[in-house]
Amino acid sequence: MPATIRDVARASGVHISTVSRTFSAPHLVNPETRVRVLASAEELGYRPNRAARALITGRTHNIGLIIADIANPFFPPLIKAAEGQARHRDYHVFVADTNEDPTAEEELVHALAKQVDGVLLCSPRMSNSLIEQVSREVPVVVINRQVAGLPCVMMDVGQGARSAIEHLLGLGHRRIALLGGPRGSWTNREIRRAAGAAARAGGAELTLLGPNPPTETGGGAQAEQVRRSGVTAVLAYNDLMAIGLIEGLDQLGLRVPQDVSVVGVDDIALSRLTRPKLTTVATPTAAAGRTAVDMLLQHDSEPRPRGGGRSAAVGDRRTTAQVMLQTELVIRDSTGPVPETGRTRPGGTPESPGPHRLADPGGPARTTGGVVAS
Amino acid sequence: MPATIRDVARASGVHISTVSRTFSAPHLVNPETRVRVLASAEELGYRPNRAARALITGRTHNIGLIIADIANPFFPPLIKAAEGQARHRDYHVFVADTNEDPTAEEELVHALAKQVDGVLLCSPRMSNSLIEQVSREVPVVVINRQVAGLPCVMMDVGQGARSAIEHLLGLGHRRIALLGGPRGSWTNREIRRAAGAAARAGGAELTLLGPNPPTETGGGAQAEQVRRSGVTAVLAYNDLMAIGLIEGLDQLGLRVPQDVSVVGVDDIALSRLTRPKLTTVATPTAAAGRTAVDMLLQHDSEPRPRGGGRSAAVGDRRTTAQVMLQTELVIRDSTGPVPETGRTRPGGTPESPGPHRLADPGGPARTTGGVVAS
DNA sequence: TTCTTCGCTGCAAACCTTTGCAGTGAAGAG
DNA sequence: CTCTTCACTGCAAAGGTTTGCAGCGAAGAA
Repeated sequence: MPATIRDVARASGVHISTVSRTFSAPHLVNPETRVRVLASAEELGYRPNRAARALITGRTHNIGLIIADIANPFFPPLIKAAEGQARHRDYHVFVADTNEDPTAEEELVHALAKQVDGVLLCSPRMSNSLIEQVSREVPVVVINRQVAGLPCVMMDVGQGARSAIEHLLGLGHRRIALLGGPRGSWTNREIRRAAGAAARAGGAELTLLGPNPPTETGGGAQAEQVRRSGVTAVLAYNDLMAIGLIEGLDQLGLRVPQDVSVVGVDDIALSRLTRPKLTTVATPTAAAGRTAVDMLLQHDSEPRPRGGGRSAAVGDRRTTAQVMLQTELVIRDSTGPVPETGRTRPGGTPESPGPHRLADPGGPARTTGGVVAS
Repeated sequence: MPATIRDVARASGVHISTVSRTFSAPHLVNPETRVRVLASAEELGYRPNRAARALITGRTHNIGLIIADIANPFFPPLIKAAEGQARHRDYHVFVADTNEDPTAEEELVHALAKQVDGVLLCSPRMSNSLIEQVSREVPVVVINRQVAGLPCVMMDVGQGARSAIEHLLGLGHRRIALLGGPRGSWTNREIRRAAGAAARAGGAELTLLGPNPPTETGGGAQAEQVRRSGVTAVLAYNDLMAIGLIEGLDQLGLRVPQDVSVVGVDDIALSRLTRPKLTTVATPTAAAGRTAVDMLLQHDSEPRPRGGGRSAAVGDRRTTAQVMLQTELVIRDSTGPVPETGRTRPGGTPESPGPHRLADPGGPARTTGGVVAS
C-alpha cells in the first residue's frame, strides 16, 4: 500500500536515484525536477522507508532506552532528559520496559539492536558478562552500573548511603535496617557496601532485609519485619519502598519519624508530597540521562567509512569513559532523633518531639561528575 | 564489526540460504549441517539483522506505543498491559514519549513507522485529519480518542464525568468548577460536554478553568482561581491535577473536602495514597492497553501474499471496530457535603463533618466494552 | 573549432535477509 | 536396472534505499 521510491520515480519520470537525492541532497537536483518529484511524492503520500535507509547508511537516528520498570517514578525524569538531549542531536528515543526481568532485558536489546544506533542500558538486571556480550552487537552505554570496558554513567549512591547512615548516627540511631532492593542491582550492592561500612564505623548494628521488589508493595511488605527487628531507623533501597514502608508501619501503629526514622534514595517528586516528607538521597537522574546520550552519540559526527572495510558504528569510541555523578542527602521530615529507650511501644507519648528539619536545598542535586577511568 | 549471515556461511562452508534456514526453519536443514552452522554463528556472535529481515518479510514483531507523557502515572498500567499482551503474541513494545507535543507526536510515528508493525496512538494531541494521514503510512489503533474509520478504544469518561457531577449534586453542590486539561485532548472535550450537560440538568453552574497542562503543577496553579471563583466543588481533568489542586488549596488554607470537594479522573495508584484519598472516576487503563494490542494484531495470523501484489499490512482489517470501555466512580475522601452557606471563610469550624464515604468497589473497573461501530 | 568545466541525471552495486524454485544425490519401489 | 521420491542445499530475485562513478549536453575558454 505505501508508495515506494520507485513509484515516485515512475510518476515523475525520473530515476529513483534522483528521487532519493531530492530528499537527502536537494541541492544536487535541478529545481524544476525537484518540484516535480516533490509533487508526485506528495500526491502518492510517499515517505522514505527509514529501515531500508538505515540498512545502507548504518544510521537510524534512533536510540533505545531500556529500563527496569517504567512505573517507577524514578525513571521518567531520566527518560525525559535523554529525550531532550537526543532531540537536540536529531535523534529519537524508543523506550522499552523490562519489568525487572533479565530475560526480557536481553530480548529487548536484540529486538532494538538493529533499529537503533545505540542502547542505553538503565539499571540493568542482567549479568555483567551478558552486558559485555550484547555490547558486541550494538553500542551500549550503561547507566547505574559499573562494567569494565564499557562506557558507564553512575550515581554515587555509595556516598549517599554513607551520608544517610551518618545522618542517622548523628540522630542517635544505633540499630538500623537496610531495606534491600532487587537482586542483580548494582545500586543495591553499592548501598549495602557503603551503608555497612558506615554503620560499622559508627558502631551501629545494620540489619539486612531483602532482597525485595523495589516498589511500594515491596517496601510495605517488610513493615512487620522492621517492627520485629526492633530497629529505630531504616535506609530503603529507593523512595518507593520507603514510602510503602512508611504506609505499612503506619498500619502497624508505628509513627514516622517518632517511632522509626526512614530514609529513601532517589528523591522522586512524590517524596516531597507524602506526609511526612521523605528524607532521601537525591540522585541526579536527569543529568544521568543527558550524559548517557552524549556519551553514546559523541562520535556520530565522524565520517563513516564505506565499501571495503566494515563501517564504524556509533559506539566505536577509543576512549570509553566512566562517569560518576554526585548525590546529595536531602533531609526532610521522615527522620528524627532516636526514641528514648524503654518506650518501645508506640502511642504512649502525647506529642513526640517534632520532626527534625533542616534547610531543604530545594533544587536538583549538583550533577558534575568526575571522569573515573578511561 | 557484527557478523553477517555471509560471514557465518563462509565460516561453515554453506550457502547463506542454509544459514538463514538454520534460524528461521531449522527442520529444513540437516542436523549435522545445523550444528555446524550454529557453532560458527555462536563463535562469530552472529545475530540475524532484524531490520533486513523485516524489509523482506514485512514483519518486525514490534509495536510502537506513542504516549503524551511518560511521567504521568496514568500511563504505566496501560503500557504494562500492552507489553504483556504483546509478549503473549511474541511482540515487543517500543514506547515513545511526546511531551504533549503534537509535532513530536507526528515525528515519532514517522520514526517508528517502518520499525514496527503498527502503532498505538495513546491520547493523541494531533488533529484527527493528521491521524488519518499517518494511518496511511502505518497501521494505527487510537486510544482515548474517536476518529472515524480507524480502530479506536475509548474509555467512557463522559459517563464518568456525569456520575461525578451527579455525585456532587447529591452532596448539595451547585457551584462547580471544571479544571480543564490540555488542548487537543478528546477526553477533555468529552468530560466538558458530559459535565456541562449533567450540571445543566441538575441546575448547577459550571465554571470552566483551562486549558491547563495535565500535571500536578497544572492543577496547583489553578488553586487561586478556584478560590476566587467561589465554587464548592471541582472536577479535574485527571488525578494528577486534582492532587496538585488539593495541595494548592491546602496552601491557601482551604481544606478538602470540608471547604471544597475535589474529584479526579483516572484512579491512578497515587490517588489511594494521598490524604485525603481521592474520589475519582476509575478508567480501565490496563484493559485499554490489552484491547488495543489485540485490535492491532488481530489479523497477524493471516497469510501474507508475496511477489506481485502489494502485501497486506497488519492493520489491513476490513472491520475497524471501535470499543468503548466502562468507567466507574470511586468515592473516597476528597468529596463531602457542601459547606453551609455563609461560612465561606475557612478555619472557623472546629471539626467539619467528616468525609462522606461509600463502599469502595476496590477492584479495577469492569472492562467489558460494547462494540459501537463496525 | 576544440577542449574543459559544470550541473544534472542515470547506472548499478551495496546493505542483509528471506524464499520460491531448481538441482543433487541417495534411497526405495517396481 | 530404471524411475520416482525425498531430504537437503544452492541459486537468484526481491525488499527499499543510498551513493560513487560515469555520461550527457550546454556553456565558456582558448
